Formats: sequence, C-alpha cells, structure tokens
Amino acid sequence: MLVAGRIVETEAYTRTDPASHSFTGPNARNAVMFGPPGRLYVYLSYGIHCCANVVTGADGDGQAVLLRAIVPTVGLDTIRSRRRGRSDRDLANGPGKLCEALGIGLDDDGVDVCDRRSPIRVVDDGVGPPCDPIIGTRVGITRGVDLPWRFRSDRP
DNA sequence: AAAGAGATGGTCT
DNA sequence: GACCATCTCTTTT
Repeated sequence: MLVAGRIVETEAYTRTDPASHSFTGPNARNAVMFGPPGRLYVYLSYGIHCCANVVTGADGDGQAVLLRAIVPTVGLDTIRSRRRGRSDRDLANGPGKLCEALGIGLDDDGVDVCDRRSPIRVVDDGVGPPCDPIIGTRVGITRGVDLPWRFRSDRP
C-alpha cells in the first residue's frame, strides 16, 4: 500500500557536530552516513523506535538530515491503522512516529531514495520549501544544543 | 488544558 | 553508564 507525506520538519547533522552519530567516526551502525548521498540512514532509538535520515554530504562526509515530521498526504487509511488510536495530528509529528507511519524499519537502512525502484523515495510534490521556515535549536539531544539546525514549516 | 514523571532496550564510550 | 522517542499516567494550572 502506497503511503506518502510532505516533509515539514528536519534537523541537520554533520561530521563535526557532537550530537551527530558520525561525530566519532564510522562504525557498523552509521556506515550508511559515510556512504554516498541520497541514501536512507535508519537507526534504532531507545531500542524501540526507528529514526530516518537522508544522507546529504558527499561520499565519506558523514553528513545527513534527520526527518523529524511529515504531514501525511497519501494512504491515510493505512497510516491511521499503523498508528491506531492516535489523533490525526499525532500520526507522524516525530521521528519515531514518522517511521511507523511510513513503515520504515531497519531493513530500509541504506536504500537509495532517488532510485525509482526503491521502496522508499524522496520526491518533489510541487510544493517548494517554505520561504519562512521556523529555524531553531534541535531537540532530543544533549550535545551541540546551540546549533540552529532545526527547520520547520508551519505552513504545510 | 498543560506540564511533569516514569518506563522501555539496543548501541556506543 | 550515557544516550535517544514515545506512550501512559499523574499532577497542577
């Protein structure tokens, strides 16, 4: 079943950023982050939730953008059943919820989101990025807390 | 209605 | 032992 949503909140993570998984160098978990751009980096958080990032740096850079929230646009029935019991505004307004809503799991670590054949893709829906994004500090981290690398649209 | 506390487990230092 | 997101329950406004 096809599901989709518009990305409305992201956070940036770089190699020199103490809050980034890539900060301490390549390892088994973050290997995809150090690979070529356009791939999905999925990791397990709290041993329970998955979080999805898109690699944005050049091959070897260790740079990615965490997908923090989407507004569901396609396959609402499927998303509601995956997120049973939650209100519509709680369907995908967090990195773990987003993965559950879209059905993203550790199996999807490393998929090319620019490849037409991939099960998960990032596409242009015709709505450009907001000209007035809300820019602020990132959440859910304890290091690098002052970097204003969180970007959110309040006009989804 | 809003804010806080506690539980949950895999990956790394 | 630190780090991370979410849900449920409780407390305070």
